[in-house]
Amino acid sequence: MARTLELAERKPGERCCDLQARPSLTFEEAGAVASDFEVLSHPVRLQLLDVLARNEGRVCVCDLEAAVPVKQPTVSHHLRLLREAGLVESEKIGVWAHYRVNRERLAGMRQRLSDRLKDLS
Amino acid sequence: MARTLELAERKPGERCCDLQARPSLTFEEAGAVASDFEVLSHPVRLQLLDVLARNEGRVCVCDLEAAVPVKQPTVSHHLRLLREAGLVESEKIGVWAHYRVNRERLAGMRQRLSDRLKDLS
DNA sequence: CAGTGGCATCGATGTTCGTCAATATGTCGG
DNA sequence: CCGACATATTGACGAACATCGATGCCACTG
Repeated sequence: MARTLELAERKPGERCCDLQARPSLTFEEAGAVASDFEVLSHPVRLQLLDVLARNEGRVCVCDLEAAVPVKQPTVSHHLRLLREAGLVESEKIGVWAHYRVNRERLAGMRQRLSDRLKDLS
Repeated sequence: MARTLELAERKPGERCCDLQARPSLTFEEAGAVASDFEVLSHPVRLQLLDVLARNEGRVCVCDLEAAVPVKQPTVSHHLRLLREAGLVESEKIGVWAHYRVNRERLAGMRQRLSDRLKDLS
């Protein structure tokens, strides 16, 4: 470290290793943002959200299963992740489970992510 | 399938399994969007982008290393992913590598992701 | 109340990801 | 050209993730 400071002093135009650049995001804050992105970072989950978004209110799992290239347990798995992220909700009606997007939550996430990306660009 | 159609006929208000809900995104298109989200879904990468965004033009790797809680090879690894995604660029100056964000690319990605999320909500 | 069908959960498996020590590469000063 | 340093790359390893068959659970039907 003392050595690298010497180097910096020798080249005053450069500012290597004397910048003390600190992120404005803590690792924990960054982790929270990252997990927002994470839930959206799988093709099947995006397709599920897509189908739910264009079919207001009531889509059962068998319809969702037909819309994506994975089997039913995998669909259930991804729906659980979306549910835990608050992006979708489900209601049991008789034999069926009807899923719908939570547009409010989704809009909130969009706002948050857009703000974050704006900070970066 | 024939069976489930019978069920649907018995309960005409319900529309289970006769919806033929097709996603507007193919799996491949969804994969492309997903990989945009993916590169942003790690706390270290977000912290690196953060530091780069607030230090116009010239941040060397040792500064970046100081800003995140992982070792140098891991920093290099994440920088490579960011580079491959087009979000940052690097220039070798003497011993040092100076990194900077590509604000144009970043803005493009922001636009794309925001549009996608708008479609969903 | 036995059978069926829709959905969730479990358990096993293969794959991808994150991390770091070790090492390679290239640059500079002496 | 030798030693020190900044960064990249490699290789190994554990952790996390995606997938699916098997199974469980519940609602409904006959």
